[in-house]
Amino acid sequence: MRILLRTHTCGELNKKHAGMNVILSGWVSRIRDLGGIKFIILRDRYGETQVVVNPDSDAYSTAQEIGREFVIQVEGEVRERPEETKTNTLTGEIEVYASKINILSTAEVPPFFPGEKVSEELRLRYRYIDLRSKMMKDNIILRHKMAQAAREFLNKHGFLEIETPFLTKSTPEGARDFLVPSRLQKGKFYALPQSPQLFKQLLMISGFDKYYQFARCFRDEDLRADRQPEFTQIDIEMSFIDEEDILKIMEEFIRFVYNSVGINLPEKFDRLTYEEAMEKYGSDKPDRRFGMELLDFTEEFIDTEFRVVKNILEINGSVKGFITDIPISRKIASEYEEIVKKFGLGGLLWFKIENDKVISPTAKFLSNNYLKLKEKFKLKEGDVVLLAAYTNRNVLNEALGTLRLKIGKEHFSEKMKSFDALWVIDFPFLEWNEEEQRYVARHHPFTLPKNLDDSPENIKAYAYDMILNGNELGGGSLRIYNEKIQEKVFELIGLSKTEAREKFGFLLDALQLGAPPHGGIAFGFDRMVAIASGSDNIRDVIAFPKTASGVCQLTGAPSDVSKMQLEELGIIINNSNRKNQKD
RNA sequence: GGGGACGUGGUGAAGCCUGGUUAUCACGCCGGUCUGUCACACCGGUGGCCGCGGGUUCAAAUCCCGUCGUCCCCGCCA
Repeated sequence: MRILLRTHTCGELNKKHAGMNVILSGWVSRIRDLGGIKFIILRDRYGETQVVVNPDSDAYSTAQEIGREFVIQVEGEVRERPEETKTNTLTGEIEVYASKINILSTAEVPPFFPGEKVSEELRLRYRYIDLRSKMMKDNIILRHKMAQAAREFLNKHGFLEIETPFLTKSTPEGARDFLVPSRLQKGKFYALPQSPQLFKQLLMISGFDKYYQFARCFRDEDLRADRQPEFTQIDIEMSFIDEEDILKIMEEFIRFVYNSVGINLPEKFDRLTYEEAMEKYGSDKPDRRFGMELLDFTEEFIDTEFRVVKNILEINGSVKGFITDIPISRKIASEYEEIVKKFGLGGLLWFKIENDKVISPTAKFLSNNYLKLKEKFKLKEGDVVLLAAYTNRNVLNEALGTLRLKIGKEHFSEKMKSFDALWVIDFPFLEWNEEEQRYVARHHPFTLPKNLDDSPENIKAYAYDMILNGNELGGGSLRIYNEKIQEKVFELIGLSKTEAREKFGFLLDALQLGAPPHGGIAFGFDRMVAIASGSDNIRDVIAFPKTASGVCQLTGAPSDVSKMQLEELGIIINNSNRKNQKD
């Protein structure tokens, strides 16, 4: 006969079930032993239910043996709690009077209990315990809901979910590849995909004009709080569309996905060009939630006699800054100054309005200029202006943008609770790589340029990023669908014909065999969920993440492999390079 | 590759600057009392070669060097 392990879950019973005989199964979250009567808090994925064990119950002797995190089965009657002992939790109006308890599985005393405040290292080593906590459980469920909403939207709009290979070809450009040695072709390697970029383009050329995939991507680069060596992208591509089509539907898509978990994003996402974003926020992923736009003060300083500023303006430099109302002092300002100095700026100027007067350590040199600013921007009591001068405008923007963001995080955490979504468009097509002394594709080399015949530094791309709360949620582009243009782009980034053939020959062939105009986007799904969950660490929305050094604390990967495995692959390890040598 | 922070019973922290007692506190765990708790309460108890290696010193958790691990940041991540 089939053994019934549960009739209900620990999250669903309420006073409507009173009088019913039920079976619950789950983990023992807490035991409160009052000497006679015992209370056991039983937990499963759905919630927690209080079990009452009376001394006269048949369950009592078993209950004596139970420890926390045991897996037990409880049979008993649902009763409404005495009025004064009701709580306002989900199942707080009832309890289950145990008539029988069955220990399904015992448990050692765990290194920590679910939800206990312990180091992340320990949580990762015993991830299955950590995942029992409410916070982690909620995050995993949130992730599921968002994934389902994404699929629902895309399916409804005619997208096909298609898988692409994990074992694929190493490509130049972009991140370092994870390599997988081939046994059948000794000495050769597959690469794990950094993204399914080329495959999704090939799918367009195959005629699947709307595609998506929850694609695992692999990049062998150093990690951060928001970066894992393997991560999930919602990868999307469409044919016969222009930039406007994509922005429009993807905006709708993101709104739908966030809406499914109760977060309402604006009806229309603003669009900033890359240049505007850099000028106003000093970042290509601006967080606009706390204002403080960068302003151009050059004009107000054009006549200054203050040496450092004057020198910079004489060689076509700029003065920029922003207005805020934070507390400021020499000490704070010098801390801020350190930030901009890292970008190469000479220093940071500041003044504040106090008793309608301009107060600043540099007032005796610059009070006229400060007064002009006070006039022009109608500065009021308590306003603080931080500003700097520098020759290179881009660097000036970035430095002030970094400072702006730091101040925002320090002083405007309330405002940081809202949501702001926008597009950044018109990215530069190329980027100068100092190290390699060549231009590299800023997005990737398959991006369609807008004005290819312009001088390299002026070429713009049909490329767009979606920004949510200062995070790059996703980015994409229209793609080149013409072999001639593709070849020209390879040339621009210094990829020789032979090299291009060798690395991307299959794409160049495909582009000659009927390629439709197409483009797409990819969203960083882990980041999407992290933002929705309110966490600033994507590890908290990944069931089994790796540490900052790429180690899986749970399994111990990466690990040594046997001599035989290496021999089969034709691989010899150079032991002098090894870390952590044990043998 | 570089910079910073941290590493003390099962867990979280204090002690370290200014070297010297039996390494402190809370939680957990074990035992006891307790029949309406909900972080049960109260009483008693258990448990640490202070990450590892080396050095300085009469003496090192404490100072110095190295190393390993974790976290954060820069570089890197089309």
